[in-house]
Amino acid sequence: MLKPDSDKRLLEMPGHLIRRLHQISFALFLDQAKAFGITPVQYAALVAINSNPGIDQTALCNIIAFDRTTIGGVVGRLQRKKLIRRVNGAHDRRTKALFITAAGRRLIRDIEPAVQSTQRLILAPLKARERSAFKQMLKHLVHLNNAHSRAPWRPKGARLGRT
Amino acid sequence: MLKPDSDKRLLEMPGHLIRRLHQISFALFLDQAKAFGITPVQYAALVAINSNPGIDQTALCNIIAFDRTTIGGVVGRLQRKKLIRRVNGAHDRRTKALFITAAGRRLIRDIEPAVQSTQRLILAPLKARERSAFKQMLKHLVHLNNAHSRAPWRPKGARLGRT
DNA sequence: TTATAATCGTCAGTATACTGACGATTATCG
DNA sequence: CGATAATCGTCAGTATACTGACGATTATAA
Repeated sequence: MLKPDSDKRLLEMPGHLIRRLHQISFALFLDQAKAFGITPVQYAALVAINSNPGIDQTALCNIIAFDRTTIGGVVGRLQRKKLIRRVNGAHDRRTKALFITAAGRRLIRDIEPAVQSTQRLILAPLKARERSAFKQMLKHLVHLNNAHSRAPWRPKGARLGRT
Repeated sequence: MLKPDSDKRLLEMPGHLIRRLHQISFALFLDQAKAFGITPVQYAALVAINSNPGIDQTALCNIIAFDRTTIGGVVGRLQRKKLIRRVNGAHDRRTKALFITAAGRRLIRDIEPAVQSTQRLILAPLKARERSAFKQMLKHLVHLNNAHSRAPWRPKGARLGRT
């Protein structure tokens, strides 16, 4: 015996709403930054490489909370667009060291307004006071649930090990 | 000239945090419901089909805000697991009508505790008062930004058309 | 130092998500 | 009615994300 609209409960579940908000946020970024032909994921990697020249792929994953398997494709695409360089690690021959290029730095500089307007648009439906509360809670949720994702954030010096 | 930690700004951007929260939410669901071998996306589709017997794929997309291209694979997997049936539309031969099976109804019933605990775990880091505020804001953000995703929610009777 | 463990990047396989396009079918308009 | 437009499901192509595994390499322990 089922009510015709018992899926209403589903539509208000945090998990479902978070999925939709993620899709909206991703689409807004692509739209705002469409002149630059880059995804939010690629942008995050590029910024982190810019701030940490010579970083290897796994350390990059720990900073921006990516999966180690996914990052290969992401940096490959950044390399194909000549936004970064990838060279074999000098000290540790297992690693690949990542460096931003001049074109990459230019992109980071030029895309900044689009990145800012994206963040603004995402939270535009909220009032100013709600916005900061929401951002605070988002940060809190992510940090305290960190360990639940396969790609948890890790402090800069941390080594991988059984959690 | 770049500060060594200028990626800190990136890590606090709503877009970045939303991406991470989505990954956490997805992983928590898979973990809580691992005995049932189903994803949050498949669960959402199954619940909506249960509430709307005979619905076609595009109408299903409008309810749960999926992409029309993605839903084919999702319902295909549900069909492979014998949780739904897919039959050619009687009135409109372009469509496929979706029906839940007895096994699908059993799964919805049995998985309920896992679904509830998932929602609880996602918001667990927040205090009770923050939780309801966060849920309220999530709903608000998704509803008002609805049009920005390729897969916007649409009221039950709505037709597709140029937006 | 040598055996063992851990780590790095990657691969194959699966799932979600979107763009742009298509044939088949249905709806609409002149 | 007949021409045109819209819609349905799908396809190929691309991108993100994860599981489990692997060879190569490095770190650790006996």
